[in-house]
Amino acid sequence: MPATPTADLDSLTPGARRILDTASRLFYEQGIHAVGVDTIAAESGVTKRTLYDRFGSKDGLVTAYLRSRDRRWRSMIEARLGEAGADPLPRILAPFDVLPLWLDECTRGCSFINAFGELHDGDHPGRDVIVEEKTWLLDHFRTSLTQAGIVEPEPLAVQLLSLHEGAIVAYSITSAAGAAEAAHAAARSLVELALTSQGTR
Amino acid sequence: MPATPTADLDSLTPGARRILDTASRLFYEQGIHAVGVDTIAAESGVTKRTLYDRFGSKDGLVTAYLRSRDRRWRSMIEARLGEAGADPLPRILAPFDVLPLWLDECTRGCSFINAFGELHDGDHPGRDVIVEEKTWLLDHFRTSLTQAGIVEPEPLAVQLLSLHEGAIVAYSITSAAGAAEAAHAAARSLVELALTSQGTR
DNA sequence: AGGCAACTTCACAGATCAGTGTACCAAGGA
DNA sequence: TCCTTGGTACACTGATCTGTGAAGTTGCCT
Repeated sequence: MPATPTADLDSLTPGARRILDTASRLFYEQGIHAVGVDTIAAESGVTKRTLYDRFGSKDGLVTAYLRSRDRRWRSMIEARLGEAGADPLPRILAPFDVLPLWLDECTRGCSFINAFGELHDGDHPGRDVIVEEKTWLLDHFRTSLTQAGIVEPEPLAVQLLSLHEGAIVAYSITSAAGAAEAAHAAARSLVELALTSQGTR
Repeated sequence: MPATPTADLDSLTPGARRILDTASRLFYEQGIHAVGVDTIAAESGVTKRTLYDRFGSKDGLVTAYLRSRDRRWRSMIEARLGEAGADPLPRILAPFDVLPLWLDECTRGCSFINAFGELHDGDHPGRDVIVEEKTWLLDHFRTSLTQAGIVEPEPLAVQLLSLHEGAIVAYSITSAAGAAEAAHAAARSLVELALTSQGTR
């Protein structure tokens, strides 16, 4: 039994691994409140007792679900960032490069946005994970824009964040074809516009 | 008793009105699955029997909630469209003019996006309302862009939709200041860019 | 006077919810 | 050999969930 009931994602027992995988799938497909712990345990081939021994509570499992999802997404971005090197523009646009891949498995919307709508409780630990994820992305835009020489990055960073999040929403609800590519192109235009208009001032 | 159990928003009895108002508030604040019909009835000062007599089921009430929200939002846009006249640019940007007002009451995100994440059931009538709302907005951008002389409006329409939806998400999760204004400015830039680059081609 | 619409009261059904207690078992390391 | 870890089996609690049935009340319209 782990010392803390909040599971460490790096050292999951085989049962815990299966529970988290099953829960991730069901939470994403059906919503967090719509899925019961009995269902998760049954579909994981595990008893409810094991679930509670590993994750402490349903809220603990929800938080682990969000943390693992966050980690996977960030590792995708960081891999792209590694390829991008020191060039500022590719660094700024890295999240938009990853977006088509991410959207492939996000046909039911962004797991974070969906969860945020369900977790009304202001002090639910899962909310922090979500806010942190979006804040991290906003920080990434702000930092990389500054590195590119944009002196007032704030409004542009917010615009890029909006484009990024909106593309996921637009794609999942209206099935708009090429939403990721369109968002990528718009992001590039806005950044280039900011660079040139700043240079010619 | 209305002939159809799916309520007509224009002819609600006093009790039904109170039920819908209470349900709208609770659904939005806490999430659809997190609120029970007992709570809604109690807080409306009405019995559960009345709720079921007026709306048929919880799903019926959810659908009425989404339809009334959709109607109010659309009327805001159409009012702005009336002020805009025949000028193409203000017509395109009308949704972004309304956005700051809409965001004032959307501190917990977009009710449609939130509901879409909770309504996993593919044939839930509420899903149609949500898809229709976003599709309507996409259509508005496409149509008004065409009227402005943009020959290939599709990618730009998707970009504007993404900006619009993303601004709501960014504002509600990261509390990004001026998200609506930033999205408005970005939308204007993208449209103007499309108009000039097309003109000089 | 009659009828209908809106609504109340209240008990009840059947399912599902998160979470717990107790006892047991198998494998691996000290 | 003993202890720990990871798990099983299963019954159970108490709350909450959506939804129904039957009978009664109030007030307006004709």
